[in-house]
Amino acid sequence: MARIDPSITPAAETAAAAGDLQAMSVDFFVSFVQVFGLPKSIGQIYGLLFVSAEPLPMDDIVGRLGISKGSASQGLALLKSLGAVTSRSVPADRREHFEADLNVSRIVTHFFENRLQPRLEHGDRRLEEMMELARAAKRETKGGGATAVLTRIQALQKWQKRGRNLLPMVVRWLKR
Amino acid sequence: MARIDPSITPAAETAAAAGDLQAMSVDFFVSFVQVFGLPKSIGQIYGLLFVSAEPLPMDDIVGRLGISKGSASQGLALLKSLGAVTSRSVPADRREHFEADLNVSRIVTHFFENRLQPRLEHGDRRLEEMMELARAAKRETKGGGATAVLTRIQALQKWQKRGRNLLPMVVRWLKR
DNA sequence: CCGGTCGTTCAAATCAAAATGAACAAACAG
DNA sequence: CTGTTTGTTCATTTTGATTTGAACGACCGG
Repeated sequence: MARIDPSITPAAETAAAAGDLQAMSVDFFVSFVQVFGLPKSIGQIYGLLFVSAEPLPMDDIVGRLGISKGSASQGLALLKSLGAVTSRSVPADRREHFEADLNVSRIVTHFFENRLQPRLEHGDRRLEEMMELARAAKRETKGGGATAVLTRIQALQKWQKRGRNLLPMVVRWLKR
Repeated sequence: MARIDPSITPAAETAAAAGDLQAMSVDFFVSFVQVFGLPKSIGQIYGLLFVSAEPLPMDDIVGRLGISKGSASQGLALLKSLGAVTSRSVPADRREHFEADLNVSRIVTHFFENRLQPRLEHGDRRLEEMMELARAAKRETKGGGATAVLTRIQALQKWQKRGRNLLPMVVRWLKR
């Protein structure tokens, strides 16, 4: 059952076909996670686990991908927190073994809820404040461009609202 | 009509209120564009133009934001290409003057069509290739995990398709 | 034409994010 | 207990992206 020798750094493997598949998967997921601004290592690890027939321990991951123990540890921690990877225990082996969970929506939802939502909310508050200042400016100055700015901010608020409505729809659609 | 002295670097301005509004706008748009992975300067420039009563020439932008001529030039070029900023000519002035266009959908659509779509398409091709290799692997090896991997790739393809269906829907929804 | 302003380009400097790896803690085996 | 293996943390290094600024070309007014 011994896996490929992890000391051989990159991907010098048994069957060329298997190696290619792994490389492609890694590649695919690296570019996938990068869309969401996640570090490359996340994609590498997930890509490797995705095509692996059985769960892998951390040193296999380190060995096969040629990344550091630190990266692997941190990457796996994030992936677990996303629910994208689960650890499974293997009979006569003390080490934690990892397995890819195929739930794309978890990753995407995490992105929405952690990157987008907070920004949208923070944006809301700032828009309110801007509105306030703009109104004050309008009162104080005579004609000026103050009114024009006010109108713009209002338009922005409408967009903001649109965005906030759209997001949950998208999330819901992805979940089923 | 003379604007604020551009030599005074950051934002030491006439009315504190006006200054705050500008700062808030810059801030707002900086964090907005960063969601889409665009450089900060883009957000700064757009934020400034957004609250400016009249179109501004490049040196005003450089002066008020305290950024370099190079950044301003490049940033404005991108913003123009996005259709987020338009240049307008001002009577007795040779310089190009810039004005913010309030079309959020342009920016977002650009992001979708330029960052997401290409990746999705590239992803499609890679998934096809992976599928091919996995099928080959299945034929060659006896039982193995080859079948399991094949199933996973198929599931991924389904997700990929979902994504490709969702995007145009979102874009359409944003456009009106 | 000619001097000067305006704007772009690009190599080099700067900055922020990610990866590394050594030191450390926890879990276990004997 | 004690020595070993496994996994985490975090200061340092690396890497990639953005910003800078100087050099350049285009354009205009006189």
